[in-house]
Amino acid sequence: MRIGELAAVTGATTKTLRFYEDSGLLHPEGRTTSGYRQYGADAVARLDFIRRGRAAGLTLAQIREVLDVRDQGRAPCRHVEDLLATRLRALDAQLADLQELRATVAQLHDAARGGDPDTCGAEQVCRYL
Amino acid sequence: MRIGELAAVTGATTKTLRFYEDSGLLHPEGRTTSGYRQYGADAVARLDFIRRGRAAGLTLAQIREVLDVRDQGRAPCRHVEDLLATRLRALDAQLADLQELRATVAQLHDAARGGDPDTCGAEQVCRYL
DNA sequence: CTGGACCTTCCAGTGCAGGGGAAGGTCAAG
DNA sequence: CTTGACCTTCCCCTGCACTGGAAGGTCCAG
Repeated sequence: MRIGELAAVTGATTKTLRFYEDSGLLHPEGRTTSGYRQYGADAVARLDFIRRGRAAGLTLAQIREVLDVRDQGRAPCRHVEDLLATRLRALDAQLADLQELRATVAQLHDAARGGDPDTCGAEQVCRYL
Repeated sequence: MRIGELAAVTGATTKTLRFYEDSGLLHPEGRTTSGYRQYGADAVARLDFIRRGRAAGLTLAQIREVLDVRDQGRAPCRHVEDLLATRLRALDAQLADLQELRATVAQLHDAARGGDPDTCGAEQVCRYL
């Protein structure tokens, strides 16, 4: 399979596939005599895995770690479990931050809704923020 | 006031202040004969406003819009109110996305926790993701 | 007059995940 | 033989908010 076909099958662009290669996530099986990249069927599964990882909010670096474990012949289950646990903690922290921010912004918005532009001095740009 | 003093008073760096100037958020009152930037006391209030806006998650571009309205001599209250409403909607959307993602990741993690590495074939890299 | 703290401009890089486009090689159909 | 689709490498650009550093000018105390 050449890069264009792999891109069509997986829904990625050829740009992305070359970028993944540069990032150490995807390795062509080889090259044709003319230098074209050649991929096997396993590349499709690999890209599917990358897509699932991205959908779970993992970074390419994290996904790469898992792929490296697999490429060393070991099952990455434990590694994936740890990764998901870490991701879960990060998500909870992010949610807490965002909820706090939402409360702050909601409060500001409530105050601004009942506000009167005429009472607004320029000395602090806007007193509703 | 020179840039270093303004930085010390507001807690910003001189780098940031010059960056804000390039971004159209902060304008020195003038320059000394030797080219040093000169700021008035209003610059402190302006930077406080920028800090509050940043704390509410507004982008510098959004903050700049408000400052531009103020610089045209109009009270930016209405604009700020709209901005906060927009920001609130964005936060709600972001929270919903993040909560959905958290549920997905939690599900994956639960499945991975009870998993057995030996039953994990290499054909999809890892079946727990 | 010298040293050090301060200031200036300009250029470049950070992290993340790619995208744009140029210049050129390859391959199959017509 | 030519056209057009495909491929190659190369380097730069995106958005966001800065940060780092080099090379040089200014100002004040000792």
